[in-house]
Amino acid sequence: MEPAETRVLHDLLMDLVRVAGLLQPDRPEAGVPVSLSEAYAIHELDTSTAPTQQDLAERLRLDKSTVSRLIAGLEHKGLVARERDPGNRRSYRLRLTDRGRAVHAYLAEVFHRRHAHMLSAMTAAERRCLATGLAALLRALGVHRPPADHAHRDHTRRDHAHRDHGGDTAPTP
Amino acid sequence: MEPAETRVLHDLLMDLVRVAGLLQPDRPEAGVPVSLSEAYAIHELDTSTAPTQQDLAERLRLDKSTVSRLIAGLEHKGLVARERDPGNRRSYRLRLTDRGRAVHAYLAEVFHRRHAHMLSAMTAAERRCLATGLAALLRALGVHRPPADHAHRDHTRRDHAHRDHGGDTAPTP
DNA sequence: CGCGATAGTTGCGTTACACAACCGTTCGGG
DNA sequence: CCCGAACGGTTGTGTAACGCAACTATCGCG
Repeated sequence: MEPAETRVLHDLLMDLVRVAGLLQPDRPEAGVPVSLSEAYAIHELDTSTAPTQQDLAERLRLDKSTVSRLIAGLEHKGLVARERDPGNRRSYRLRLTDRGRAVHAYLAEVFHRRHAHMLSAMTAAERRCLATGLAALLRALGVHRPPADHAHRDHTRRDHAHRDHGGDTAPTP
Repeated sequence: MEPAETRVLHDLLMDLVRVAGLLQPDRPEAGVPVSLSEAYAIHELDTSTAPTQQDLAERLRLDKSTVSRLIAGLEHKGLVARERDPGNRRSYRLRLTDRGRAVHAYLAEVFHRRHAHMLSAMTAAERRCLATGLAALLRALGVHRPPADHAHRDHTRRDHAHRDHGGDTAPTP
């Protein structure tokens, strides 16, 4: 891999990270009482079957304490139901309530509309390219989620938190 | 544009935003006394000529107060020099000090290394695709010079978020 | 049974912001 | 020429979203 190429990707990714916020609805959605990170939790809950908080923490790459508070909030708002796992009374099985699912559907629509508007400014070929490239990128990042198809899921393969940490020898600049 | 396609992109972008953090070094770089947002400011400063804080705020999409504190910190650390614009004593002209540039170079290397590691898990075709797709995406997001006035400044065509590649539409995935 | 690993909770600190109120500068009329 | 609006920056204050560490309850193994 020539350095020039990674250079280009590097700069693109820098930009991308910086503007990632533009892909999201700016503020907590008007009228919908969830914050952005809550929205991600909801999305995750609606695409997996009764995960524990620990599971969720891994998927969202958050600390368990953060997830604890997050879920507590969502439960308080009546969007998530927590029930103790009968086979393991330490953990909860999490699932969305009907209201939670409704909120997710609404949020998905909002996101979708925003993305659609943006994607319409790209050519079909560019979109195909982006899809391919992003899929590869996510795969390279070790982000594997079951395909976008929302019918049935296997809950097989999902562990491995993967905290990288490269060896940084700090030269004093 | 068929709905199935936007659907796929939508999910990919959702994932992407969620994992955008993985593209960044987790923590303040060991040994380098700058936080992540400071790093972005430095990057911006090194790719533009003596912007004001207001300029910087627009490019980073931050509030001027945030930038004020950010720059104050960087000045305190000796990475940025602020000098009053002689033609307009309200504003500052910002530039990196030598140390600031050194830090930027070091950070660029760290980012680059991290990205390179990840990119090596992709095929060449995928990388080309990603580059094309991301460039198109950024363009579609309107990541260019902010709608601000280019009226009275030189603005010597710095590239940054604009490396367009002309009309290169889609290498095949 | 006791010990170590797990799941979750809570206290506490930090980062990264935004918003609003403020001060000095500049500029365009009357 | 002066005055007020607009601009650039600063500071006070508040908040969301985290992580880490310490703690409790539970589980499972030898």
